[in-house]
Amino acid sequence: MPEELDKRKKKILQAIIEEYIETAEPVSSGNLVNQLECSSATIRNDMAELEKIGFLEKTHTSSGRVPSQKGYRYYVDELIRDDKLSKREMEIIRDRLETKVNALEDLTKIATTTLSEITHYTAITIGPDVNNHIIVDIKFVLLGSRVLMAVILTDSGIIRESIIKFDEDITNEQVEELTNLFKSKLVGKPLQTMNAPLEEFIMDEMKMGINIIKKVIEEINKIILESKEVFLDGANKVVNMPEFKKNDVAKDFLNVLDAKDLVADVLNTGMADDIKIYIGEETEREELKNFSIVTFNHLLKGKDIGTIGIIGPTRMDYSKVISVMKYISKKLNDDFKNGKL
Amino acid sequence: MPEELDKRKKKILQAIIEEYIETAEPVSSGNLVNQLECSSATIRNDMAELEKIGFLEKTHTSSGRVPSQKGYRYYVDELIRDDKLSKREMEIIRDRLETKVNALEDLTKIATTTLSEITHYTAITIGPDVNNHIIVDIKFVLLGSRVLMAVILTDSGIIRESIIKFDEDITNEQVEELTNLFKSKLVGKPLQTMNAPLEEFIMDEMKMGINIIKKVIEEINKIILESKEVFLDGANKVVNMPEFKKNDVAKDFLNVLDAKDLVADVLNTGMADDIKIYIGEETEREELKNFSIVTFNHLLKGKDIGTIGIIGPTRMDYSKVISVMKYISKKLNDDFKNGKL
DNA sequence: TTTAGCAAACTTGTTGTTTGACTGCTAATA
DNA sequence: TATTAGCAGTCAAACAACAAGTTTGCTAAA
Repeated sequence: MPEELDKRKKKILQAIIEEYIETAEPVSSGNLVNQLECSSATIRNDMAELEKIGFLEKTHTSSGRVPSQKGYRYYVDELIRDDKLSKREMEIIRDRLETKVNALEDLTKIATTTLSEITHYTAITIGPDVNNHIIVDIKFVLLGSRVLMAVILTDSGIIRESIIKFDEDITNEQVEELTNLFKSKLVGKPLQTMNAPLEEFIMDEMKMGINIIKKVIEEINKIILESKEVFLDGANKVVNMPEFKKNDVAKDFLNVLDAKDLVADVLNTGMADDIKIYIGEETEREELKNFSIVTFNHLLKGKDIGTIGIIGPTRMDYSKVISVMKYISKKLNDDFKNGKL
Repeated sequence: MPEELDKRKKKILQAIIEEYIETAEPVSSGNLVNQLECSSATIRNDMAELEKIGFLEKTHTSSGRVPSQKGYRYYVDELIRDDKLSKREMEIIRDRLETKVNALEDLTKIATTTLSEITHYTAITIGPDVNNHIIVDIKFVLLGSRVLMAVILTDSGIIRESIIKFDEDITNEQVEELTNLFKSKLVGKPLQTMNAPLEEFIMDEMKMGINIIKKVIEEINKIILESKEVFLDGANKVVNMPEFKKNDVAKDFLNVLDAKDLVADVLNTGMADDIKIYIGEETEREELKNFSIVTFNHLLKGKDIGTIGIIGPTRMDYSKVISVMKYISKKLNDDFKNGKL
């Protein structure tokens, strides 16, 4: 149940959070007196109460107030406004999303880069779950006498490749037989079909050894499972944050990013249609307790083509981030519908 | 013509540079007295002379000496030793390069990541020039009614894709005709064949409009030209550098990296078989005057599969960087020959 | 040619002091 | 009862003055 706050307290909390998001400095009662119709003493009294119920904190006895995690949560749930995009910013986004892409996954990357650019936070994306994407074509190419490359095209436009090494030489005939076999068995079916029992891939008139087929299936299955490529943009944005000057905030942050997998893990949890927000300890990962993560899934034709997230300090401009995400998401889908993509 | 230095001066210069590379502190005459068989006064005299000919600099009247760009250049050309790799490090490299890769270009990325990991500098790579790679297969996939994807496989294992948008609907028949046309015209030829005059692609019995073909060729040509994807690893390594504490070195550095294109540009210039070193202003780019760049081309089967570079402070451990690069380069080619890749 | 010795230059770290920005509390006010 | 003015107490940040420690360049001796 949401805490009950009177109108003025709401205003004060909102003002403090927005001020703090902007300046990263503890905000004082005097600072707010212009925006509210009451004296600094009144504000001080309310601030004391907001602190008592855990929405605000102090850095030392005579400092201004700083929002707590609980405070941010209340703000995000109850007070936030999401009309923060300027005409100019929308223009930039539209412009970016219309740049030519080569690979489909580049589209997600461009969205990520744009997100980082507009919000000034670090944006991160993990590759899509391709299990239910339909196989359109499979091709094998011999790179070395014992090195084979498999390429799989899907209807969503996402391509998966795998380099497979053998202990024996592979002949061109075998490559051809492999191509025919996998084409006949898999084209038109979803990628997860690769998980079927080995027997299903064996044909009577086959000359090729069963070990080769087994190996190929194994390797391809690996890439389907672990194809969660992580792409990250704007990591350096931290150095422009005021927190950066104190302590080793920047260092900590960059080290967190180094552990891409950790962040990717949180993004994974967040699989959903809507935007999800994790504030500080809500990520339930010790290393991320000083950061917030906002994620959304990027769907095209109903298929997941990647999860995109923003990671930044808990003092994040949630309002801006949400606005941008919503806009990008909408734009991508509209464009696709209109064939503009 | 290389400056003439007597044996002791060489030793002093080398000692100063290596000490400075390690500590990032100006090095004093007293500091070196253990490594050399003479007194600090003698060293001071030599240091004064080395300063006079521009190999050393001072930060203030009574500070120790710091190498100048010219000093580093002399060091790199004349004094450097390249046996800096420990058994342990070689092991790590071997280990990394043997991890499974899916796409061939991932191999270059892994090399890049490894390079960054071992040297603790930022590593960067740009995609290969694919003009002379042989086309093995071409495939078109319809993603939307007006959105077509082209996929080109090459003999080197490098794949290029392009998303092409049309102003009119594309039918499945047209896709098939396109596939047949391009396959017959291009398979077995190098990618640069796509640059041939339009007429060469027109067949008598063709039903499809010429505009479609024109558009397809245009778009594919674009990706061949501009397929210089930039991949970067270890940008955060700067925060661990002592310089980072002073001024805004880290900020500057990260902002430089933001301009990936700039760095990519330098890498491009460096196309050559051998390792190239650019110290400070030698890059001839104002923004990079405080950095050094070391690059090498990664060839496989004689074909360029990407240029890899290291970017770091002029105070870079050139010796280490060169050792690692040489080792990685050798390892990659050996592995490929042995089919281990 | 090398070295010892020493004054001068300059950085770094410490300490004490001042200044200014807050808050919390009390008492007056609407 | 809710608000406000006024004021003492608290703390951080900025500053100055000072001491200590490096390192150089120079001079004169070895």
